[in-house]
Amino acid sequence: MLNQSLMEDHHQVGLSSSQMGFYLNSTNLTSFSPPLVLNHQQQQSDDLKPLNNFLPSSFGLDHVTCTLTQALLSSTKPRQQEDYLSSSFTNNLPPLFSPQKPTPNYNLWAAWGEGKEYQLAGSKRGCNGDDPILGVSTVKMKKMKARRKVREPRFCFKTMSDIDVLDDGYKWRKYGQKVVKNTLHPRSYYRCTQDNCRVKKRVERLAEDPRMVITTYEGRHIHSPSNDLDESQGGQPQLNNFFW
DNA sequence: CGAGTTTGACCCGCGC
DNA sequence: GCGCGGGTCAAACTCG
Repeated sequence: MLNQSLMEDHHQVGLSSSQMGFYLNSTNLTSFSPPLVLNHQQQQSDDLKPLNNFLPSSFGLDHVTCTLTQALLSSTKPRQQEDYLSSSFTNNLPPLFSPQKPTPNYNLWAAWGEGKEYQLAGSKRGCNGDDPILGVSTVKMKKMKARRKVREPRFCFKTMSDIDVLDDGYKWRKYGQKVVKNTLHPRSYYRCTQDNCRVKKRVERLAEDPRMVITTYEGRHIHSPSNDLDESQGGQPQLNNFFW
């Protein structure tokens, strides 16, 4: 079920594959330079070519129409907005949601963040012993800094749903919640519970339209989904090759 | 009792 | 250099 008003605001997209998310990979995610603003009038122009860098030919780019998702971008800082290219599409079945459970209305949006590597600035404090001011151990400090070294590629969905946490087949553990400025709804932070899997996701509701849930995935799973979706689905073993 | 959630404190990046 | 805001940690808490 699509929200008609939203579909009028944005340009509908027809895709040839229902497995959009699974086709993307981190290498391709870094192959374009945002910002890139597209609309239906530009779909035949050169502006659309960068999409070919990371969308498989099976998508049938002739039918792809892109638009900048203003609502999504307005929820991030200006600098972060440049990291996003968003693509709107509708389809029979969103790729990351289980058909076994009540799924949200299929009004789905996707955005790809550019993968960037951030080098750490030099330490502001001494390297020996505990922090003299805060009493935080050096080990802890190093640990906290190390986690910020690399920003994984991000993959962002916007869905219309009453449910905050959508079932994507993986098991998540909540590790934080934060009230974001100028929004009524808090942002929740989740981490994949699988050992050695560093994938994270952020879930928040759109300030302009609380019916919309923005789910941002960061990183790539190094394992297959943890629930029994694969077994029950049958016929889709190839999905295990795409650990989004 | 173990797994998951909540929540306040803390750190870092960034803009001014 | 300073302050703000986002992201993460970890102790306390809850739940099955």
